[in-house]
Amino acid sequence: MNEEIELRHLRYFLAVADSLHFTRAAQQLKIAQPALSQQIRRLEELLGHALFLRTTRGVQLTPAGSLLALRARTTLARVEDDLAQVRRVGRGEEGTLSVGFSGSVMFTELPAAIRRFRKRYPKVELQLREMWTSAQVEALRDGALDLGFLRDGEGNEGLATRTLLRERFVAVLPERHALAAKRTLRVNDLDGEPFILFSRAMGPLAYDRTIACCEQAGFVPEIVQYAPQFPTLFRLVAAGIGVSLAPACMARLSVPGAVYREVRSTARSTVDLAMRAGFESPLADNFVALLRTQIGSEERP
Amino acid sequence: MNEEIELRHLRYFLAVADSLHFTRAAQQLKIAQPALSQQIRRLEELLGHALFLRTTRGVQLTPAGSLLALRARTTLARVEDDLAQVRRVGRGEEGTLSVGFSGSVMFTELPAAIRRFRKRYPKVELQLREMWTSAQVEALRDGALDLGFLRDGEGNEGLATRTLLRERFVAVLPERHALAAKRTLRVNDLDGEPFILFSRAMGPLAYDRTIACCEQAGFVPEIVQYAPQFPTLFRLVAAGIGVSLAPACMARLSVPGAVYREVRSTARSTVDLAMRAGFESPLADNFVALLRTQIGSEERP
DNA sequence: CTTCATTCATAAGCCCAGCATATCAATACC
DNA sequence: GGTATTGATATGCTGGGCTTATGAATGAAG
Repeated sequence: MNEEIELRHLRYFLAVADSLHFTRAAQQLKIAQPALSQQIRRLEELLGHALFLRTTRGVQLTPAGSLLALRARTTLARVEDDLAQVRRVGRGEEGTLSVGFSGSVMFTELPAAIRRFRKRYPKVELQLREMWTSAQVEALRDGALDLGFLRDGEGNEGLATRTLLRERFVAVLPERHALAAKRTLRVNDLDGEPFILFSRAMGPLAYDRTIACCEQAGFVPEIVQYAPQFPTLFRLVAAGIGVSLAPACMARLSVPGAVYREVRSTARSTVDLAMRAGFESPLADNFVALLRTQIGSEERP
Repeated sequence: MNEEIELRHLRYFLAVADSLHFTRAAQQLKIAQPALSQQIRRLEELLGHALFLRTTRGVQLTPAGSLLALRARTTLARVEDDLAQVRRVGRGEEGTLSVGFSGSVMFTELPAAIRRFRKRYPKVELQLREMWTSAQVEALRDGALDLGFLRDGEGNEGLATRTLLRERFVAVLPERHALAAKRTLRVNDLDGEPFILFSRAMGPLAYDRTIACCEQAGFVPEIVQYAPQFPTLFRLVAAGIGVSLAPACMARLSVPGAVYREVRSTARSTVDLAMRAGFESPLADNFVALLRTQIGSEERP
């Protein structure tokens, strides 16, 4: 004999407590009256106390029954609320989404996409964390991040990536530099110039692609300085320490003393959306689905 | 197919969520593993979302599952607490007890009994309400009172009464009254004196017994004034408006200008405990049981 | 008072939800 | 590649919960 209380007992009890009438309560519950009496009796045995005072003409609640009616009502309501919330989380309409991004991605359409996501899913808490690409890869792998917007993040083992944007490179020059006079450069114009780049450890593929851009043009850049972020890097360029190559979107960041010039090259930098492979989060799925309609068509070949 | 969630589902779910292991959870629940898998699957179908991510090597919670684990834990704990509280109310250890009393009863041992009851059942809220006997009878009948301490409340239809105290009468006299010189009176000493009494509507039996006390002594008292309560009545006596008879306990109330004198009479006034007949309240039962040990032996013949 | 209606309890049997047993499939580990 | 582990699937059984039928008690009506 199962001694545990079940929600069924509470539902049945409340039906009787509401109507104070076994027969009507049974009809409402769509069961036969004896079945209802049986379950109420079981509940009373389980509690060790009577919940109703039966007269052959109707029933009424005992003090214990009155209290249980109060409590049972809130319990059932709470359970329903809980299930509804679990379903919302299941649908990805509620919860917490950890999103990492490389700093440069904030100069693309991502901020607008985030705004739309927040509007569509107001109950989702977005935790935005700026991280280097390689740090995001690690965080995605151990589950600290749900989603990452990586600068050149393709081809990482264990991550499912999708390329969102494909950008040209621009040359970053001191405004007094001789090459700044030209509107458009060839990459090999930069041959022999001192280069400032971010560290390879922050994003190997981004680094390699920048180098490859130069190598395509027939030279290997001489790197004289490393910088942790593009804004810092651009300030160093403005100070005349060297030149650089950066994804085109970064041209939106105006730094006094630094200018951007288009370069003719087939080399491209990408922004890639990454999530843990085989690890489905409805929240992340919803974010990705929204991005697909917003940014998907904005790839620049 | 029953589509309703039951506490069993939550219990099973939590077992798996705790151990993240179906087989071990099943052992802990003392059921077979397939039965557990079946119930979890049912719960997931009911929610429309997965709660666990199954790998052939262990399981882990989805975001929805994590949330449900939180909620289910509090739900089960709450239900247990609720049942415990209902049991306490069932045992009469908790709840609200409405106790009515005639004013004169507060001059007996009742206050001491109330103090003991409060100490023994600290979670019981005692609502004490001073009411005339007849008002108590009405309130008891319609359930507004759980228990009543009635002055001469025997023999009321629909109420179960038990006599707690049986008291002599005392004469109440102005201190300058000639009879005040005697230590003890005969009732018929009061023959011809103007009487002050409470209204018969407040307590018919108390009234009748007072009158009967006089009639036993061979006269019918001439009532010149009615008073709603004993303290008021005694003040009127002190003012020289008349004399009165009162239950002996009221002698504890000292009113300047009024004195009490024993009377030789077999007439008695009673304090009766009353509750609705056939209406068992564990709270009231506990109160009565406590009184039985405290006051039961204090009857004055 | 008798009769009828109402209402909850009891009795008896049925049926399916939940369970157990047996087995399979997939993966980690040596 | 073999073995162990773990959850899923298949199949049949069993008891708890249900239904139907009936009883008992009480109030209402005439």
